[in-house]
Amino acid sequence: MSETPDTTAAEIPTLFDFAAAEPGLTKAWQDAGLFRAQAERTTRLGGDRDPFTVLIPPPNVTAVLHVGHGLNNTVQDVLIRWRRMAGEEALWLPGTDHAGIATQNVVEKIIAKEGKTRFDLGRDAFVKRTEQFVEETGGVILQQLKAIGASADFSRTAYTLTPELSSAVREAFVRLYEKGLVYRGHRVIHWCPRCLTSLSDEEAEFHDSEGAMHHVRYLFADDPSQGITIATTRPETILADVAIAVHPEDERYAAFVGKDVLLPMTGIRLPVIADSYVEKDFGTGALKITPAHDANDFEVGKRHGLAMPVVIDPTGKMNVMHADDVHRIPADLVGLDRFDARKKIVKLLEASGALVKVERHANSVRRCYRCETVVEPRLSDQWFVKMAPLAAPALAAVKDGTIRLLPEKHEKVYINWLEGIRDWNISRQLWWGHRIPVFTCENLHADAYREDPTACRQCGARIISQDADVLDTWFSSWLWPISTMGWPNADAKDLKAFFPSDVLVTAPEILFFWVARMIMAGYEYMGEPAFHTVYLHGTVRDMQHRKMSKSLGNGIDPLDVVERYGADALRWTLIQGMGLGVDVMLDPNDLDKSFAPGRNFATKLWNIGRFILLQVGDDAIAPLPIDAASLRLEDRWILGRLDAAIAECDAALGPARPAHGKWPEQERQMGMRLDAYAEAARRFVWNELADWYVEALKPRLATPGADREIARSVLVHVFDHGLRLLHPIMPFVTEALWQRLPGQGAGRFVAVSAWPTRRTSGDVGAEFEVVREAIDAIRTLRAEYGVQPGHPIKAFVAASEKAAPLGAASALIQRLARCEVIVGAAPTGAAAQAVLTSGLELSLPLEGMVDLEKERARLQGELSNLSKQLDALRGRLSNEKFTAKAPPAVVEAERAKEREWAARCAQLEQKVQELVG
RNA sequence: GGGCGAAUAGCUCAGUUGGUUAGAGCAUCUCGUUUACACCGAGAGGGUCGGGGGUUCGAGUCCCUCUUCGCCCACCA
Repeated sequence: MSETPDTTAAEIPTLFDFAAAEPGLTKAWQDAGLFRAQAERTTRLGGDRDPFTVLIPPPNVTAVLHVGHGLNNTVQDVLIRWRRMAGEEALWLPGTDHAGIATQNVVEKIIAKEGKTRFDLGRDAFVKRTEQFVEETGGVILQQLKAIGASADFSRTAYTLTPELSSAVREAFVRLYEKGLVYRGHRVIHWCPRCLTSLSDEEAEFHDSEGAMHHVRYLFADDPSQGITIATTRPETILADVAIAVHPEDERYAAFVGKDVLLPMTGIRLPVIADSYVEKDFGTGALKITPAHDANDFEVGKRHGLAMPVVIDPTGKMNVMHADDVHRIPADLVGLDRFDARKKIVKLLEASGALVKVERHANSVRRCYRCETVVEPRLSDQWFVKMAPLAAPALAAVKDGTIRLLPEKHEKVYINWLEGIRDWNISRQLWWGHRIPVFTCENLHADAYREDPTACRQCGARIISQDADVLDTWFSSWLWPISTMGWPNADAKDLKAFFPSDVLVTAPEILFFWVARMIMAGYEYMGEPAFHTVYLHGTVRDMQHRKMSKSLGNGIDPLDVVERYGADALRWTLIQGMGLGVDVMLDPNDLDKSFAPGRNFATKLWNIGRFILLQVGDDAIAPLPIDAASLRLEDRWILGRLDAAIAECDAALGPARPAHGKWPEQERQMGMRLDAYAEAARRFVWNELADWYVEALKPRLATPGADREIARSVLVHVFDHGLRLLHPIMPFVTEALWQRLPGQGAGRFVAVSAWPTRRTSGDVGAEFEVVREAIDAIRTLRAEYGVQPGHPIKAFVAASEKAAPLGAASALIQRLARCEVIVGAAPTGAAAQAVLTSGLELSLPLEGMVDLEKERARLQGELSNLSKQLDALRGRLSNEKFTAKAPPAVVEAERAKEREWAARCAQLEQKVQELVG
């Protein structure tokens, strides 16, 4: 990048050497500091640039890049590059998440190979070991992001466990604690017996499973000849039963309420109680109550003041937690795993005759989202956040259009979740994470402290302990939009300049885990929306529509794709295949199918550039605008097409933000159509600029003179702007080409060039469209009749204003269609015809070259088709309701169409007659 | 159990408030190396828009229903 490259053919190969070019471009961008955002330049700090902020969904610090990251980050990069070029102060803030459970699990696995558990190491040593692991392996993914072109501001790289972010987490906790929104709750929570921690509702994911419903008969204490049959899917919890419940209005059982039954196996006496929670119509209508091992039973137990014995220990084995409960577990079951115990208990029940029957039963079982172990409902003390007050503004923001979710369908899911919000269990019995800042003194006063205390705030006594638990990893993630910018320091420059942020790009899977909670945190701590747009993209799947995953072995390594096809190809494929919220299908067994089109497009771009550089040379270029009179047909046309492309790209991408704080109803679903943007830009550069304009220009470029200069100017202008339009998607090849354009060079970057805007002249160069149609029509006829490529033909067209462009472009038509067009001469004799829909009649005498009978049949077919269409059209037009009710513009368009089709039918009929005669 | 979404060409998908003869890429077939590009160019074939019903002058688009698939939520043991 240090010198202006020479533009000799020898030095421009026909393929873009992406492997050689990409690392250099990445380095050049970074060295030039193009992606470093400056708070002072934003309008919020008195500058003249609107800030545009995107926060990366922080990947786990130990993650390696997979294609899902590739998709997520490519979208963010496209947006950020687009707004940067639009002259805004664009900040893409990167970083990683310490990922509590996930990272702890990884390190536990590593030390397990040494035959150790975390308890063997002890808390401090384990945390140190994990820190060391993160230091060695962490952050790799951010380096990998550079390889796919990510234009993030790496000078601001954040990590949820830095001292700064940790203090933000602590401040956030203490504030909620002081407001009474954090509380200690004693209740049944989801417990992972493998990770040995509690989980939030969101972290305990439902999985469908084929279970068994066991019907078990409990006999009455006073009359063992009778009993009540209950149904359960978890027979092992029978040992912790404290009651049988029936519905108060269930006549079948009314007489039994108040009696005692005997628990099978242990013979413990249980009362029969009435509670309206029980559903009469489900199962047997009688329900065993196990308060310590089921969240609903816990509520029933509380209402009835029942005991809450525990029979399953934290590791999922049958063990009591309290000496009083020892008699609850038969000796030969003690210490058994819960699932082994289940089998054994079923046998015991069967042997004793208590097992009435076993039915297959499909149900959903919750599993740990990190290790898929079946979670165990467990009675314990945990810290909770009271969510209703936090949810209210987050709900209102989406309902009133302050924040929009794309695609729209997710708004309903979001609203539904928030309206039924439940309190958030934020304590985890882990060691890796932010330790809960609650301290207890000798006098057992517990309180939350911003700084580690030396004495009790209430009584001055010595502090004896800190809460052993750490916070849910998402308790730091939900602060990401503010903690990364310096909160709680209200004067932090970044916080002032870049918060609220703009667009959040992520997968729908973490809508509740993360997105909804960030919105809540934005309002709770800043009183503002964290962002105005949530873009929820699809999932990358294979051809069987399976999610790509390591375990299935159907993944695609983005870095492998970068190596084989280039980063631009990877990005192109991801973006052009990405409808709003639609999954992206890629074939892991045929990378070519997925990524060759992107590489091919990069090559095409490269060769357009190669041609232009070779033809145009290094001499100075006169900038536009150019006197309209000097422009030729194709010049005016391509400039018009550029304007159209700019308009389409802008419409597909924007608006970048709501104009007045809230999204107006008509704008709520607008923009963010990245696939439409990609297609509009591709079509302009390939199908218009390369296929037509460049072809039209070749002779002009070869002929020195004033017109060559015009051609050079327009050509460089439209290519330059085409590159700009494509740069956000394909940053590397566009940058490599753009820097070589005349007038650019070292120190100039398309990455920070101005996003194209439309010219003001309304001229779209419509005359050239007539030429294109003529060439298309002639080519079609040539192909249809197999006229030899070298065989010259002639066409005649009656002189008219409309035919004038054909005369002006006769050389072009001659070159591209191999056809001499003669304006003004009347066709004579029997001639096969190409008739243009634009109303021009172009006569091509094909006698001697084609089969006239075949031509007659072709015309006959066309005539018959068109007649049918015309009849239908006339039927519509003669319908009074249509003419009365349809908009006048539509009616007028239909009338014009009718005239045109009628004329063409007449022409066709005449030609058919001629050929018959 | 509740809610939401999808079904358009062989494949993956567009199709903006209903309004020309429903589009793109890939794949297929034919032709072509004209001095940027064969990772290219020219041309062609291919869809009763899942089935049925309705509203309307007009439906791929709106409504109902059925079928199939998918996602989210859920305290029926």
